[in-house]
Amino acid sequence: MSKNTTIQKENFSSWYTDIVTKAGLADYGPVKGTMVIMPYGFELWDLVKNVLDKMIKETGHVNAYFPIFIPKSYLAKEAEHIDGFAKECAVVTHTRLKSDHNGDINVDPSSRLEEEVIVRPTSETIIWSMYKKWIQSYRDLPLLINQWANVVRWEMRTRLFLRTSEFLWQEGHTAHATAEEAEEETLKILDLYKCLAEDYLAMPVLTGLKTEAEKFAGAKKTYCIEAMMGDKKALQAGTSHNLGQNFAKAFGVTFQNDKNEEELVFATSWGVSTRLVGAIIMTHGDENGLRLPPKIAPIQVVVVPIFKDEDQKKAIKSFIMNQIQDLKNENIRIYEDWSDRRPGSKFNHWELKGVPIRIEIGQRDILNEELVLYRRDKNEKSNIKIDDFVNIVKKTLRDIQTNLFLEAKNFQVKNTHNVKNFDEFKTVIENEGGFIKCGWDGTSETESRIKELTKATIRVIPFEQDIDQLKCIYSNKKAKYEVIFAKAY
RNA sequence: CGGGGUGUGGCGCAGUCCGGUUAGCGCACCUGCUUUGGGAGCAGGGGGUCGGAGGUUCGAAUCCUCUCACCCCGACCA
Repeated sequence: MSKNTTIQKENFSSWYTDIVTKAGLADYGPVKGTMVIMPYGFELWDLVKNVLDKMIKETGHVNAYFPIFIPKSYLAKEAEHIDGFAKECAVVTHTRLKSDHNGDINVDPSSRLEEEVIVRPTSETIIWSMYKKWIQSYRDLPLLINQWANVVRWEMRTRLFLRTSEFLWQEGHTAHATAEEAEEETLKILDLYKCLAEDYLAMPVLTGLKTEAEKFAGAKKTYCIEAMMGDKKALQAGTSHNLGQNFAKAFGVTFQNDKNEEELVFATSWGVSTRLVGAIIMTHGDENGLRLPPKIAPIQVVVVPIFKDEDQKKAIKSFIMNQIQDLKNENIRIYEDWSDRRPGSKFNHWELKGVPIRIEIGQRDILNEELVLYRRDKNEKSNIKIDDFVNIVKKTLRDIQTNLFLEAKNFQVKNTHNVKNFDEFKTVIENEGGFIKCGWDGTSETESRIKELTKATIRVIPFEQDIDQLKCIYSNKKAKYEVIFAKAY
């Protein structure tokens, strides 16, 4: 247990904030709702980013960069889109400051912009305004572009990584000649996201469709990956949208097909954000702090030498030197902590930071030709022979990766409930939390009524559907879908 | 925007009701010595004008007025 850190079981959200700041992932910025991503947190994001960037490129996409400033009028071109984002836009109205006689700095009224500019909350509009220029013929399609960028959504209530006024993400925007192709793209990306979440972040996700109420503003369909956090609440961890021809219509993006006919382009967009860092923390963290999956841990192995004087320090160095080099040659991210703090303090420090493996070496171990290996996922120590060091470390890193996933998966399964009726639904949501899998009649009335009564929302309509005998949990009518309800972040 | 709360060294707090020595404590920080296999001990040391403005008073962190900021709960959301 880290000193002065909130107990996870007692207050999950306060535990979360404690861990984020104490582990050196992020800090609050001076403007409400902003955050500074600190070096350790940024390295973590960078590793996630690199994995996904590679996947995106391997599937034929290329990166580009579009401006952060968008003409206000662009946002209004797609009706649903503006409805969804109008309430949270930062707007640039002036371009100059000036200081008065008292030395106060004020906006210079004479610098008012004729056409105000908004700071992008997402880039569909500016990108489609450009696509109009770039797309003429079916030979220009598909157009598969991704960008890594910051976006701004002026949120009322913010939390580090999970919801901040400005955040980092990737947003893909593709243009296709046919509806089928766009749908295929949307699902392909969803699959990448699932792979990223499960194989790298060790975070099991449910995949499927969002309801009309939950889908992206301006999309025809929104698919998502949805995960369960340590407090059993749901977190939307990534979305992939089939935009149909909505944006092509709004921006007049047409192409000539091979029969010389003019057609509207089909679009997709998709994104994951720094929210994933929050997801990692809340999926795996325990009372001692973070537990990072090895594949994306900034430090995979930390070496803590235990010495009384300079001679012992030297002895440890020469004892372990070659092995450390071997691990570095294998591209394992290793850090040696030679600072003069006491060992116990270092143990706690690196546990808080979630480093998957810690190696302890003292005189005792040198004599026995051994090392102590501690694995963060199970909080267990074992003695290993120095000769086996490299192999065991590599194997243990793989084990930890697998084990973290399985632990999270078991947790998700164990906390996914079936309920017989709406009374039981309410009881479970209120007392136990977690996911509820049940029938829904498909009406937005039922959906919003359940939300009012329980605060639970439909997180996802899973791909696998079994509705033969299924009744709607609320209306008791024949179910149209089997869905997952939960309280969400 | 509605309800609740908090502003005192870097962080966490006490002191405020009932005004009165030099504003105190824990953590962190610095120096030295002893320590080092689960958050070390001792000694010494640096750092705050009490969110801001105005007022009452011989005297204000404390009382009064105004103001600002932030946090929590609700409506909105990746």
